[in-house]
Amino acid sequence: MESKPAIVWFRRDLRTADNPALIAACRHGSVVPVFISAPGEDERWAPGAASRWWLHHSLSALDNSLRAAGSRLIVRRGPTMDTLLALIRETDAGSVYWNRLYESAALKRDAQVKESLRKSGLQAESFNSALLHEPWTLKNRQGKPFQVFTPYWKTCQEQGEPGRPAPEPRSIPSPARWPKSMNLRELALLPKIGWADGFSKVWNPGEAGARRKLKNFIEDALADYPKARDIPHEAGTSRLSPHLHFGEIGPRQVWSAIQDEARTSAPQVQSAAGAFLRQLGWREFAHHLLYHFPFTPARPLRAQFEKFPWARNAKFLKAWQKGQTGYPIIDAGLRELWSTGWMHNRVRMIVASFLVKDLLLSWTEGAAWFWDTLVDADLANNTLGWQWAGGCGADAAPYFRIFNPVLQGGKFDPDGTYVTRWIPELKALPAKWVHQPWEAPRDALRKTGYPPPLVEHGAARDRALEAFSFIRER
DNA sequence: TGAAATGTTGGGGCG
DNA sequence: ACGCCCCAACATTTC
Repeated sequence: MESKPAIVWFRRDLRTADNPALIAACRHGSVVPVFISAPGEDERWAPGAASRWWLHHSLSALDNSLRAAGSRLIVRRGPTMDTLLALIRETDAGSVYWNRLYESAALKRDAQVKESLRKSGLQAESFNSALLHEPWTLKNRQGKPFQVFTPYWKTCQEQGEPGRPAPEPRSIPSPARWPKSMNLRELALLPKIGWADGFSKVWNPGEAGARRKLKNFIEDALADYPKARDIPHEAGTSRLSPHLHFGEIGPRQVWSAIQDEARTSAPQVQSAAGAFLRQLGWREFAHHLLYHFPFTPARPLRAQFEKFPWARNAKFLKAWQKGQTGYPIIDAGLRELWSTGWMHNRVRMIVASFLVKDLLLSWTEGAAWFWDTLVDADLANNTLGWQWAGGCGADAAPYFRIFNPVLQGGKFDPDGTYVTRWIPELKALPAKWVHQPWEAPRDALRKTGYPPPLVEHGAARDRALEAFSFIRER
Protein backbone atom coordinates (compact mmCIF):
# COMPACT_ATOMS: atom_id res chain seq x y z
CA MET A 1 0.00 0.00 0.00
CA GLU A 2 1.33 3.43 -0.91
CA SER A 3 1.55 5.96 1.94
CA LYS A 4 -0.13 9.34 1.67
CA PRO A 5 1.88 12.39 0.58
CA ALA A 6 3.64 14.54 3.16
CA ILE A 7 3.41 18.32 3.05
CA VAL A 8 6.64 20.18 3.82
CA TRP A 9 5.64 23.60 5.07
CA PHE A 10 8.57 25.91 4.21
CA ARG A 11 8.95 29.14 6.17
CA ARG A 12 12.51 30.31 6.83
CA ASP A 13 14.28 27.07 5.98
CA LEU A 14 14.50 27.76 2.26
CA ARG A 15 16.97 25.04 1.35
CA THR A 16 17.01 21.40 0.32
CA ALA A 17 20.29 20.41 2.03
CA ASP A 18 20.33 19.69 5.76
CA ASN A 19 16.62 20.31 5.98
CA PRO A 20 15.23 17.89 8.60
CA ALA A 21 11.56 18.42 7.69
CA LEU A 22 12.26 17.71 4.03
CA ILE A 23 14.37 14.66 4.87
CA ALA A 24 11.63 13.28 7.10
CA ALA A 25 9.05 13.82 4.35
CA CYS A 26 11.22 12.12 1.72
CA ARG A 27 11.66 9.13 3.96
CA HIS A 28 7.92 9.01 4.31
CA GLY A 29 6.95 8.92 0.63
CA SER A 30 5.85 11.56 -1.83
CA VAL A 31 6.33 15.21 -0.93
CA VAL A 32 4.35 18.42 -1.46
CA PRO A 33 6.63 21.42 -0.77
CA VAL A 34 4.58 24.48 0.17
CA PHE A 35 5.10 28.11 1.03
CA ILE A 36 2.14 29.93 2.55
CA SER A 37 1.91 33.70 2.66
CA ALA A 38 -0.34 34.49 5.62
CA PRO A 39 -0.60 38.25 5.89
CA GLY A 40 -1.87 39.42 9.24
CA GLU A 41 -0.71 36.47 11.31
CA ASP A 42 2.18 38.50 12.73
CA GLU A 43 1.20 42.02 11.81
CA ARG A 44 3.63 43.66 14.18
CA TRP A 45 6.72 42.03 12.76
CA ALA A 46 5.68 41.50 9.17
CA PRO A 47 8.82 41.44 6.99
CA GLY A 48 10.06 44.83 5.87
CA ALA A 49 10.48 45.92 2.27
CA ALA A 50 14.11 44.79 1.91
CA SER A 51 13.33 41.45 3.47
CA ARG A 52 10.40 40.90 1.10
CA TRP A 53 12.69 41.56 -1.85
CA TRP A 54 15.01 38.84 -0.59
CA LEU A 55 12.15 36.46 0.14
CA HIS A 56 10.88 36.73 -3.42
CA HIS A 57 14.23 35.74 -4.89
CA SER A 58 14.85 33.11 -2.26
CA LEU A 59 11.52 31.40 -2.97
CA SER A 60 12.30 31.49 -6.65
CA ALA A 61 15.69 29.87 -5.95
CA LEU A 62 14.07 27.25 -3.73
CA ASP A 63 11.69 26.36 -6.54
CA ASN A 64 14.73 25.85 -8.79
CA SER A 65 16.47 23.65 -6.19
CA LEU A 66 13.33 21.56 -5.81
CA ARG A 67 12.92 21.25 -9.56
CA ALA A 68 16.49 19.97 -9.82
CA ALA A 69 15.31 17.12 -7.58
CA GLY A 70 12.19 16.50 -9.65
CA SER A 71 9.83 18.45 -7.42
CA ARG A 72 8.49 22.02 -7.24
CA LEU A 73 7.32 24.67 -4.79
CA ILE A 74 3.61 25.31 -4.30
CA VAL A 75 2.88 28.92 -3.36
CA ARG A 76 -0.38 29.86 -1.65
CA ARG A 77 -1.85 32.79 0.23
CA GLY A 78 -4.33 32.76 3.07
CA PRO A 79 -4.71 31.92 6.77
CA THR A 80 -2.24 29.16 7.56
CA MET A 81 -4.61 26.58 8.98
CA ASP A 82 -7.26 27.01 6.26
CA THR A 83 -4.61 26.82 3.58
CA LEU A 84 -3.01 23.70 4.99
CA LEU A 85 -6.41 22.00 5.25
CA ALA A 86 -7.20 22.93 1.65
CA LEU A 87 -3.87 21.50 0.52
CA ILE A 88 -4.49 18.34 2.50
CA ARG A 89 -7.85 17.92 0.76
CA GLU A 90 -6.39 18.59 -2.66
CA THR A 91 -3.48 16.18 -2.30
CA ASP A 92 -4.84 13.62 0.16
CA ALA A 93 -1.77 14.32 2.31
CA GLY A 94 -1.48 12.46 5.60
CA SER A 95 1.21 14.51 7.31
CA VAL A 96 2.70 17.98 7.60
CA TYR A 97 6.35 18.61 8.48
CA TRP A 98 8.09 21.87 9.19
CA ASN A 99 11.14 23.41 10.82
CA ARG A 100 10.76 25.60 13.89
CA LEU A 101 10.70 29.37 14.30
CA TYR A 102 11.29 31.11 17.61
CA GLU A 103 9.30 34.38 17.57
CA SER A 104 6.45 34.29 20.04
CA ALA A 105 3.71 34.85 17.43
CA ALA A 106 5.06 32.00 15.28
CA LEU A 107 5.52 29.70 18.28
CA LYS A 108 1.92 30.23 19.32
CA ARG A 109 0.54 29.74 15.84
CA ASP A 110 2.65 26.66 15.16
CA ALA A 111 1.55 25.04 18.41
CA GLN A 112 -2.08 25.60 17.44
CA VAL A 113 -1.49 24.24 13.94
CA LYS A 114 0.17 21.13 15.35
CA GLU A 115 -2.64 20.54 17.81
CA SER A 116 -5.46 20.94 15.28
CA LEU A 117 -3.73 18.77 12.68
CA ARG A 118 -3.25 16.00 15.20
CA LYS A 119 -6.83 16.31 16.37
CA SER A 120 -7.88 15.77 12.77
CA GLY A 121 -5.94 12.53 12.73
CA LEU A 122 -3.04 13.86 10.70
CA GLN A 123 0.61 13.49 11.45
CA ALA A 124 2.33 16.78 12.35
CA GLU A 125 6.01 17.09 13.26
CA SER A 126 8.38 20.02 13.72
CA PHE A 127 12.18 19.91 13.51
CA ASN A 128 15.23 22.03 14.22
CA SER A 129 16.89 23.44 11.13
CA ALA A 130 17.87 26.86 12.37
CA LEU A 131 19.96 26.46 15.51
CA LEU A 132 22.86 24.50 16.94
CA HIS A 133 21.10 24.43 20.32
CA GLU A 134 17.39 24.67 20.99
CA PRO A 135 16.77 27.53 23.45
CA TRP A 136 15.04 25.37 26.05
CA THR A 137 17.92 22.89 26.31
CA LEU A 138 20.40 25.27 27.96
CA LYS A 139 20.18 26.65 31.49
CA ASN A 140 22.65 28.35 33.81
CA ARG A 141 23.60 27.04 37.26
CA GLN A 142 20.45 28.47 38.80
CA GLY A 143 18.37 26.66 36.21
CA LYS A 144 17.52 29.97 34.50
CA PRO A 145 18.05 31.22 30.95
CA PHE A 146 21.45 32.78 30.30
CA GLN A 147 21.73 36.55 30.16
CA VAL A 148 25.47 36.83 29.68
CA PHE A 149 27.10 35.68 26.49
CA THR A 150 30.41 34.25 27.68
CA PRO A 151 29.04 31.60 30.07
CA TYR A 152 26.28 30.86 27.54
CA TRP A 153 28.80 30.18 24.81
CA LYS A 154 30.99 28.13 27.12
CA THR A 155 28.02 25.92 27.94
CA CYS A 156 27.18 25.56 24.25
CA GLN A 157 30.69 24.39 23.52
CA GLU A 158 30.52 21.85 26.32
CA GLN A 159 27.59 20.20 24.54
CA GLY A 160 30.03 18.70 22.05
CA GLU A 161 30.16 18.98 18.29
CA PRO A 162 26.87 19.67 16.51
CA GLY A 163 25.68 16.87 14.22
CA ARG A 164 26.99 16.66 10.67
CA PRO A 165 24.69 18.31 8.13
CA ALA A 166 22.70 16.02 5.88
CA PRO A 167 23.10 16.28 2.09
CA GLU A 168 20.20 17.39 -0.11
CA PRO A 169 17.92 14.55 -1.27
CA ARG A 170 18.90 13.41 -4.75
CA SER A 171 15.29 13.12 -5.77
CA ILE A 172 12.08 14.20 -4.12
CA PRO A 173 9.12 11.95 -4.96
CA SER A 174 6.17 13.81 -6.51
CA PRO A 175 2.60 13.36 -5.30
CA ALA A 176 0.00 11.67 -7.52
CA ARG A 177 -1.49 15.08 -8.22
CA TRP A 178 -0.05 18.55 -7.72
CA PRO A 179 -2.25 21.16 -6.06
CA LYS A 180 -2.70 24.58 -7.67
CA SER A 181 0.01 27.13 -7.08
CA MET A 182 0.02 30.89 -7.37
CA ASN A 183 2.68 32.55 -9.43
CA LEU A 184 5.32 33.90 -7.05
CA ARG A 185 4.83 37.40 -8.50
CA GLU A 186 1.25 37.44 -7.25
CA LEU A 187 2.57 37.64 -3.69
CA ALA A 188 3.73 41.16 -4.62
CA LEU A 189 6.90 40.87 -2.58
CA LEU A 190 8.95 42.98 -4.98
CA PRO A 191 8.83 46.77 -4.63
CA LYS A 192 6.71 48.63 -7.18
CA ILE A 193 9.41 51.13 -7.91
CA GLY A 194 12.91 49.94 -8.64
CA TRP A 195 14.71 51.03 -5.50
CA ALA A 196 16.03 47.51 -4.96
CA ASP A 197 17.63 47.22 -8.40
CA GLY A 198 21.06 47.74 -6.88
CA PHE A 199 20.52 44.84 -4.50
CA SER A 200 20.93 42.26 -7.27
CA LYS A 201 24.46 43.47 -7.96
CA VAL A 202 25.48 42.69 -4.39
CA TRP A 203 23.34 39.72 -3.40
CA ASN A 204 22.51 36.32 -4.71
CA PRO A 205 19.59 34.98 -2.65
CA GLY A 206 19.11 31.24 -2.44
CA GLU A 207 20.83 28.07 -1.42
CA ALA A 208 23.48 28.11 -4.14
CA GLY A 209 24.39 31.72 -3.42
CA ALA A 210 24.67 30.95 0.28
CA ARG A 211 27.02 28.05 -0.26
CA ARG A 212 29.17 30.09 -2.61
CA LYS A 213 29.41 32.88 -0.02
CA LEU A 214 30.55 30.40 2.62
CA LYS A 215 33.09 28.82 0.29
CA ASN A 216 34.49 32.19 -0.75
CA PHE A 217 34.71 33.32 2.85
CA ILE A 218 36.64 30.22 3.88
CA GLU A 219 39.02 30.51 0.95
CA ASP A 220 39.59 34.25 0.93
CA ALA A 221 38.85 35.73 4.33
CA LEU A 222 38.79 33.24 7.19
CA ALA A 223 42.51 33.37 8.02
CA ASP A 224 42.43 37.16 8.49
CA TYR A 225 39.00 37.27 10.05
CA PRO A 226 39.95 38.49 13.56
CA LYS A 227 41.47 41.71 12.20
CA ALA A 228 39.69 42.20 8.90
CA ARG A 229 36.20 41.75 10.36
CA ASP A 230 36.36 45.26 11.83
CA ILE A 231 37.45 47.04 8.66
CA PRO A 232 34.26 48.06 6.88
CA HIS A 233 35.71 48.53 3.39
CA GLU A 234 37.27 45.08 3.38
CA ALA A 235 35.49 41.85 2.50
CA GLY A 236 36.50 40.55 5.91
CA THR A 237 33.16 39.17 7.06
CA SER A 238 31.13 36.30 5.66
CA ARG A 239 28.01 38.28 4.72
CA LEU A 240 26.01 35.15 5.40
CA SER A 241 23.45 36.92 7.61
CA PRO A 242 20.55 37.14 5.11
CA HIS A 243 21.20 33.59 3.94
CA LEU A 244 21.12 32.37 7.54
CA HIS A 245 17.98 34.37 8.28
CA PHE A 246 16.05 32.69 5.49
CA GLY A 247 17.57 29.33 6.22
CA GLU A 248 19.20 29.05 2.81
CA ILE A 249 22.09 27.65 4.76
CA GLY A 250 21.98 26.35 8.32
CA PRO A 251 24.35 26.81 11.23
CA ARG A 252 25.28 23.12 11.21
CA GLN A 253 26.50 23.47 7.63
CA VAL A 254 28.49 26.58 8.50
CA TRP A 255 29.93 25.00 11.62
CA SER A 256 31.12 21.85 9.93
CA ALA A 257 32.58 23.63 6.90
CA ILE A 258 34.58 25.97 9.15
CA GLN A 259 35.76 23.15 11.41
CA ASP A 260 36.77 20.99 8.44
CA GLU A 261 38.91 23.86 7.22
CA ALA A 262 40.40 24.52 10.66
CA ARG A 263 41.34 20.90 11.24
CA THR A 264 43.71 20.86 8.29
CA SER A 265 45.08 24.38 8.74
CA ALA A 266 47.71 26.35 10.62
CA PRO A 267 47.06 27.41 14.23
CA GLN A 268 46.35 30.95 13.05
CA VAL A 269 43.41 29.71 10.99
CA GLN A 270 42.20 27.58 13.87
CA SER A 271 41.97 30.57 16.16
CA ALA A 272 40.35 32.62 13.40
CA ALA A 273 37.80 29.83 13.01
CA GLY A 274 37.09 30.02 16.73
CA ALA A 275 36.54 33.78 16.48
CA PHE A 276 34.14 33.34 13.58
CA LEU A 277 32.19 30.53 15.24
CA ARG A 278 31.85 32.73 18.29
CA GLN A 279 29.86 35.13 16.10
CA LEU A 280 27.60 32.23 15.17
CA GLY A 281 27.31 31.88 18.95
CA TRP A 282 25.91 35.41 19.21
CA ARG A 283 23.23 34.39 16.73
CA GLU A 284 22.39 31.41 18.91
CA PHE A 285 22.37 33.61 22.01
CA ALA A 286 19.98 36.04 20.32
CA HIS A 287 17.52 33.21 19.69
CA HIS A 288 17.95 31.96 23.24
CA LEU A 289 17.03 35.41 24.57
CA LEU A 290 14.11 35.91 22.20
CA TYR A 291 12.64 32.56 23.18
CA HIS A 292 12.99 33.09 26.92
CA PHE A 293 12.15 36.83 26.93
CA PRO A 294 9.56 37.10 24.13
CA PHE A 295 8.63 40.69 25.01
CA THR A 296 12.07 42.08 24.17
CA PRO A 297 11.44 43.16 20.55
CA ALA A 298 9.30 45.97 21.95
CA ARG A 299 10.38 46.40 25.54
CA PRO A 300 13.70 46.55 27.38
CA LEU A 301 14.95 43.43 29.11
CA ARG A 302 16.18 45.49 32.04
CA ALA A 303 13.09 46.88 33.72
CA GLN A 304 14.68 50.11 34.93
CA PHE A 305 14.79 51.26 31.30
CA GLU A 306 11.01 51.11 30.93
CA LYS A 307 10.62 54.76 31.81
CA PHE A 308 13.79 56.10 30.24
CA PRO A 309 13.02 59.58 28.85
CA TRP A 310 13.99 59.01 25.22
CA ALA A 311 13.86 62.11 23.05
CA ARG A 312 11.34 62.51 20.26
CA ASN A 313 12.82 64.44 17.39
CA ALA A 314 11.57 63.76 13.89
CA LYS A 315 14.28 65.91 12.34
CA PHE A 316 17.09 64.02 14.08
CA LEU A 317 15.56 60.66 13.22
CA LYS A 318 15.14 61.57 9.57
CA ALA A 319 18.70 62.88 9.31
CA TRP A 320 20.00 59.65 10.84
CA GLN A 321 17.89 57.43 8.58
CA LYS A 322 18.96 59.22 5.43
CA GLY A 323 22.63 59.49 6.31
CA GLN A 324 22.65 63.27 6.79
CA THR A 325 24.02 63.63 10.32
CA GLY A 326 27.26 65.33 9.29
CA TYR A 327 29.39 62.54 10.78
CA PRO A 328 30.90 60.66 7.84
CA ILE A 329 31.20 57.21 9.39
CA ILE A 330 27.55 57.40 10.50
CA ASP A 331 26.26 58.68 7.19
CA ALA A 332 28.31 56.21 5.15
CA GLY A 333 26.81 53.33 7.13
CA LEU A 334 23.24 54.48 6.73
CA ARG A 335 23.75 55.16 3.04
CA GLU A 336 25.29 51.70 2.59
CA LEU A 337 22.20 50.28 4.28
CA TRP A 338 19.86 52.23 2.04
CA SER A 339 21.62 51.22 -1.19
CA THR A 340 22.44 47.60 -0.45
CA GLY A 341 20.11 46.44 2.32
CA TRP A 342 23.09 45.66 4.51
CA MET A 343 25.58 47.39 6.80
CA HIS A 344 28.93 46.24 8.12
CA ASN A 345 28.68 45.09 11.74
CA ARG A 346 31.31 47.49 13.10
CA VAL A 347 29.39 50.36 11.52
CA ARG A 348 26.07 49.04 12.87
CA MET A 349 27.50 49.43 16.37
CA ILE A 350 28.72 52.95 15.66
CA VAL A 351 25.46 54.20 14.12
CA ALA A 352 23.46 52.55 16.90
CA SER A 353 25.56 54.20 19.59
CA PHE A 354 25.06 57.53 17.82
CA LEU A 355 21.26 57.20 17.64
CA VAL A 356 20.90 56.13 21.24
CA LYS A 357 23.61 58.12 22.99
CA ASP A 358 24.29 61.20 20.84
CA LEU A 359 20.71 61.78 19.69
CA LEU A 360 19.05 60.15 22.73
CA LEU A 361 16.45 58.59 20.43
CA SER A 362 14.96 55.27 21.50
CA TRP A 363 16.65 52.06 20.41
CA THR A 364 13.21 50.96 19.17
CA GLU A 365 13.37 53.67 16.48
CA GLY A 366 16.64 52.26 15.25
CA ALA A 367 15.34 48.71 15.44
CA ALA A 368 12.28 49.66 13.36
CA TRP A 369 14.43 51.31 10.68
CA PHE A 370 16.78 48.35 10.47
CA TRP A 371 13.77 46.03 10.36
CA ASP A 372 12.46 47.75 7.26
CA THR A 373 15.73 48.28 5.42
CA LEU A 374 17.97 45.28 6.15
CA VAL A 375 17.87 42.23 3.91
CA ASP A 376 19.04 40.24 6.93
CA ALA A 377 16.42 41.73 9.31
CA ASP A 378 15.98 39.07 11.96
CA LEU A 379 13.87 39.60 15.06
CA ALA A 380 16.28 37.77 17.36
CA ASN A 381 19.47 39.39 16.10
CA ASN A 382 17.96 42.85 15.62
CA THR A 383 16.53 42.84 19.13
CA LEU A 384 19.76 41.72 20.73
CA GLY A 385 21.80 44.22 18.77
CA TRP A 386 19.66 47.22 19.58
CA GLN A 387 19.15 46.37 23.22
CA TRP A 388 22.90 45.92 23.43
CA ALA A 389 23.43 49.39 21.96
CA GLY A 390 20.71 50.88 24.14
CA GLY A 391 22.34 49.44 27.23
CA CYS A 392 19.00 47.96 28.27
CA GLY A 393 19.55 44.34 27.23
CA ALA A 394 21.43 41.24 28.25
CA ASP A 395 25.18 41.70 28.45
CA ALA A 396 24.63 45.17 27.03
CA ALA A 397 27.07 47.98 26.42
CA PRO A 398 27.41 49.90 29.70
CA TYR A 399 25.69 53.27 29.71
CA PHE A 400 29.01 55.07 29.68
CA ARG A 401 30.32 53.28 26.59
CA ILE A 402 29.84 55.94 23.96
CA PHE A 403 31.44 55.61 20.55
CA ASN A 404 33.23 58.68 19.25
CA PRO A 405 32.46 58.69 15.51
CA VAL A 406 35.68 60.52 14.65
CA LEU A 407 37.91 58.12 16.58
CA GLN A 408 36.06 55.05 15.33
CA GLY A 409 36.44 56.34 11.78
CA GLY A 410 40.14 56.96 12.27
CA LYS A 411 40.67 53.55 13.82
CA PHE A 412 38.73 51.36 11.39
CA ASP A 413 38.73 53.45 8.22
CA PRO A 414 41.96 55.42 8.48
CA ASP A 415 42.18 56.32 4.78
CA GLY A 416 38.49 57.09 4.46
CA THR A 417 38.08 54.34 1.86
CA TYR A 418 34.75 53.24 3.30
CA VAL A 419 33.44 56.71 3.94
CA THR A 420 34.17 58.03 0.46
CA ARG A 421 32.70 54.93 -1.18
CA TRP A 422 29.29 55.90 0.21
CA ILE A 423 29.79 59.68 0.42
CA PRO A 424 31.63 60.41 -2.82
CA GLU A 425 31.39 64.17 -2.33
CA LEU A 426 33.95 63.84 0.49
CA LYS A 427 36.59 62.69 -2.00
CA ALA A 428 37.16 66.37 -2.74
CA LEU A 429 38.47 66.93 0.81
CA PRO A 430 42.05 66.19 1.87
CA ALA A 431 42.13 62.82 3.64
CA LYS A 432 42.97 64.32 7.01
CA TRP A 433 39.49 65.86 7.24
CA VAL A 434 37.55 62.87 6.00
CA HIS A 435 36.20 61.93 9.43
CA GLN A 436 35.80 65.51 10.63
CA PRO A 437 34.92 67.64 7.61
CA TRP A 438 33.79 70.55 9.77
CA GLU A 439 37.48 71.13 10.60
CA ALA A 440 38.34 71.58 6.92
CA PRO A 441 38.87 75.04 5.41
CA ARG A 442 35.50 76.59 4.76
CA ASP A 443 35.85 76.87 0.98
CA ALA A 444 36.85 73.25 0.52
CA LEU A 445 33.95 72.16 2.70
CA ARG A 446 31.35 74.27 0.95
CA LYS A 447 32.19 72.73 -2.40
CA THR A 448 31.37 69.27 -1.07
CA GLY A 449 27.81 70.19 -0.09
CA TYR A 450 28.17 67.88 2.91
CA PRO A 451 26.02 68.91 5.90
CA PRO A 452 27.38 70.27 9.20
CA PRO A 453 27.18 68.00 12.29
CA LEU A 454 23.67 67.55 13.67
CA VAL A 455 25.03 67.67 17.22
CA GLU A 456 28.45 68.31 18.69
CA HIS A 457 29.75 64.98 19.92
CA GLY A 458 31.47 66.27 23.05
CA ALA A 459 28.33 68.00 24.28
CA ALA A 460 26.16 65.07 23.20
CA ARG A 461 28.37 62.73 25.19
CA ASP A 462 27.96 64.82 28.34
CA ARG A 463 24.20 64.90 27.79
CA ALA A 464 24.08 61.12 27.42
CA LEU A 465 26.14 60.52 30.57
CA GLU A 466 23.75 62.78 32.44
CA ALA A 467 20.63 61.11 31.01
CA PHE A 468 21.94 57.60 31.68
CA SER A 469 23.33 58.40 35.12
CA PHE A 470 20.19 57.06 36.83
CA ILE A 471 21.54 53.58 36.12
CA ARG A 472 24.30 54.10 38.67
CA GLU A 473 21.85 54.59 41.49
CA ARG A 474 20.64 51.02 41.24
C1' DT B 1 32.61 44.78 20.80
C1' DG B 2 35.06 52.80 24.35
C1' DA B 3 36.72 57.22 25.51
C1' DA B 4 38.45 60.56 28.48
C1' DA B 5 40.71 61.67 32.63
C1' DT B 6 44.15 60.69 35.66
C1' DG B 7 48.31 58.34 37.20
C1' DT B 8 52.95 56.31 36.49
C1' DT B 9 57.27 55.62 34.33
C1' DG B 10 61.48 56.55 32.16
C1' DG B 11 64.56 58.88 28.85
C1' DG B 12 66.77 63.08 27.85
C1' DG B 13 67.84 68.05 28.35
C1' DC B 14 69.77 71.03 31.37
C1' DG B 15 71.63 73.58 35.31
C1' DA C 1 77.74 63.12 38.18
C1' DC C 2 73.48 64.29 39.91
C1' DG C 3 68.84 65.96 40.60
C1' DC C 4 65.19 68.26 38.56
C1' DC C 5 61.87 69.01 35.12
C1' DC C 6 59.40 68.00 30.94
C1' DC C 7 56.69 65.12 28.40
C1' DA C 8 55.61 61.17 25.64
C1' DA C 9 54.23 56.51 26.26
C1' DC C 10 51.88 53.47 28.65
C1' DA C 11 48.71 51.94 32.47
C1' DT C 12 44.83 52.57 35.41
C1' DT C 13 40.61 54.59 36.76
C1' DT C 14 36.41 56.78 35.91
C1' DC C 15 32.44 58.02 33.34
